Amino acid sequence: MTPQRQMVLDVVCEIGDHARPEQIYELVQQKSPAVHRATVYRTLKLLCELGLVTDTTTAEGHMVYEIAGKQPHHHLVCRCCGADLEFPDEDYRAFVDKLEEKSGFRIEATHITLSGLCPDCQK
Amino acid sequence: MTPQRQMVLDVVCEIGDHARPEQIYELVQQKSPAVHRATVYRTLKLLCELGLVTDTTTAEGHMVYEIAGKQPHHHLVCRCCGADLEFPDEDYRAFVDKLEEKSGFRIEATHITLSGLCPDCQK
DNA sequence: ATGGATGCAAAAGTTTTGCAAAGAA
DNA sequence: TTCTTTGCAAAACTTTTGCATCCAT
Repeated sequence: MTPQRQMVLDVVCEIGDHARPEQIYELVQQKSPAVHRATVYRTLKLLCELGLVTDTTTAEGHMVYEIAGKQPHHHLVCRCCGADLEFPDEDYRAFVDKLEEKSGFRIEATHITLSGLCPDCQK
Repeated sequence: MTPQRQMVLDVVCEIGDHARPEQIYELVQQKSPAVHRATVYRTLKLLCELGLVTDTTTAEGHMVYEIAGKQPHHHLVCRCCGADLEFPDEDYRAFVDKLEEKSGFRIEATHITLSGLCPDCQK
């Protein structure tokens, strides 16, 4: 675990929510401008493989990272204001379980992001 | 509705499943090599706005298009062999309805794609 | 002629890769 | 030394945009 890797991990922790690579890169830059973008990408991929962070794809197709080890949960992201509401796994899990049973597929999407409008932006 | 647009629409129909822009472009190319990639992209965007096709983002973050007007449905895509199984809306709808009620969000993801392993590839 | 559609080239955004230098084991 | 990590630059991939031309009204 090199300083660069620690820093990337810290930043992902710090952001807490869904962290996009560019956002991570910018924060890392602020702390240590020498760290290269490629290092951030390589590190994120590595941290994923190590299971320290998880990756998801948003409904808009952006890769987002998050610290692993939290309770399984998912995200509702407001496409208008960006508000990010986590929701617990139980309902999704029930849905996926039923789907696996019916289809025979083993579903690997363990962390999903749904896009929509938050209560405020619906007004 | 120009010949180019008709051709893009036809190809999306023809592919049936989730059609990726490059795949669409290639098939259009075979029929009419003069059609430019930018035209395909512009046309897909237009057809979306017209409601003739729908777009989704796969779990891998790729944009995929599909002819509109089908019954609401979703996709299970095998990350190993690419098999694409559609599943009906009902269970997803029930899940989303519950989620909307609990969260206050209006969820706009009306066409989702989950990634996993098909029965064959689990062996 | 007016306005939209197209082809083209170029840009833009994101992510990956090859390679050489630097560092640690 | 040997293996890994890093910084760098460049490529790769996907999508968008500006502009001139073309076509149909």
